[in-house]
Amino acid sequence: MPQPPQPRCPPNCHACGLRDFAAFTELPAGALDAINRARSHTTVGRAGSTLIRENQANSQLYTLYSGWAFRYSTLKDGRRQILNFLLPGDLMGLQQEFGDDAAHGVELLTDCALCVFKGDSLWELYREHPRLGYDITWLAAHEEGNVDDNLLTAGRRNALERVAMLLLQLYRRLDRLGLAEGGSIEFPLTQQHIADALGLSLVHTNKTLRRLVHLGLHTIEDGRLSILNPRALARIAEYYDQPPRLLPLL
Amino acid sequence: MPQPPQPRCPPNCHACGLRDFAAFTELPAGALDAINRARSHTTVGRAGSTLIRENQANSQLYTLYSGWAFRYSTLKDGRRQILNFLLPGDLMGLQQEFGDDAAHGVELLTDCALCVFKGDSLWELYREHPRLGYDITWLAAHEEGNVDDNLLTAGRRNALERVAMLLLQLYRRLDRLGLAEGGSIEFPLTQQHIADALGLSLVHTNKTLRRLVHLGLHTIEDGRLSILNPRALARIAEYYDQPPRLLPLL
DNA sequence: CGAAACGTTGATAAGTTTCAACCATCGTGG
DNA sequence: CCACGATGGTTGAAACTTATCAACGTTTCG
Repeated sequence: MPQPPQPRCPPNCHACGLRDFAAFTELPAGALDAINRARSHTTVGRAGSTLIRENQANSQLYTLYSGWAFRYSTLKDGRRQILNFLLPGDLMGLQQEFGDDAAHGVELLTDCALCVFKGDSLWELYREHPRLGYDITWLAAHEEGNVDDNLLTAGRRNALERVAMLLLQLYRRLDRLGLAEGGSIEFPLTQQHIADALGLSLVHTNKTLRRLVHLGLHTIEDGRLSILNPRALARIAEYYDQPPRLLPLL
Repeated sequence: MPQPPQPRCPPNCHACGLRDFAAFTELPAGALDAINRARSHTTVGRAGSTLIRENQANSQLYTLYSGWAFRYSTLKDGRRQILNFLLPGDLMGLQQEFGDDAAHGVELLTDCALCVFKGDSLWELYREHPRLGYDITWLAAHEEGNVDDNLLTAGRRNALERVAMLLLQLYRRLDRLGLAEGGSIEFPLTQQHIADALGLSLVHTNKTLRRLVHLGLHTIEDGRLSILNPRALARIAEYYDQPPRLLPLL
């Protein structure tokens, strides 16, 4: 699957291409400078590579600038659960930063551009710009909300509802970032990823996807997902639109 | 099921009975005063009552002082997923504070004593004591870690593993708070709660519990859970002890 | 050309849910 | 005081959803 080249993160945050999107909040003067100082460097990662290994503590803190990634954890016999997907603007490595117990891994789904923060810059940022601390808590709470949704999905929705949920969820997140075009988005997931995100087997995921295609609700072709009937998908998943909110961006 | 009377939260944080536990971090001077000022009042809630309604925005921020509660969300037809359990020291209402989308509800499992914070005190706290902001982020990230675990459980563990996981998880959390006595803890959950937390049906939950009892791994009697074979439970759940960490307390 | 990755499909097996009872305990009101 | 309803737990049987197994097709790439 050929990846489109990912735009590289500019060396200075003032030139940040992400911040131009309408989806993100404005920052008070000075805060952007502080972020720029807290940043160690920018880098890129290859699709399929492991950015943060499971149970690895003291990793670095990242902002995903472009591309897709996901958080996951696995059991010893190989069963894997994808916890949530990470899209541009998402913070990665926060739990590792807090030295938390049994932390998840992070793997890149596509080639990605990343902002890397200095190892000890987080506390500095809180101290000098409490507003940024507030924003980071917001991001953490928001991500937890995503995981909450995924837990409801894995625990209480059936296979058809789960798949509908995932497709719609991803479409909406991309759309909010301005990355949807005419009802379709880039879609780098394999069916194995979908299965691992939903707690289903690969085979059953395949059959369920085909069922939705057969119902005319979506298609996945050439690495793009097209949502053909958002209303029907929303009804199946019981997942209705929320008013878009501005996201903090670090 | 008779509830033991819950100790009431003292009117001044300096007399906080929770903070005496070895499980919580020390606070820098001044921070405790700030918390005390940010606190609106203390209150109690009855077992079974709804503290935060689903999709309710702008609720208040609470610290659970004593008792058990849980976060949940439901589908329209009544299917309910318990997202995680809340124990003394846990913060409640943080996501609502950020006006987050489709927020969960919070229901009390036992009579509870609560600290209630003033509506707009959170930002104040961040501004005056960035360290507390840091701690709150820590708590949020830590809670997300719990939800991550629960998602792995619901998505990838079978029924026996799920139940073993839950029993052990709750035992360990209580133990860390100093609330375990001789291998047993207070246990106010019904089998319906367990089922809703694990994404299982009530009947299958019952049969799985009986299976574990029959294996001699645990008992639940008179509202107490006794862990009879922690090693075996850990092996089944593939859930091993993490070094205990000090928790921030707000 | 062959291997590897990903998707598709049918048949069978297993795990889980649903349905339908029944029991025990407990609090309450007649 | 006892009858009663409500709540929570237990159990067997049948139905259904999902997993597993096995095979095959397509595309890509070295």
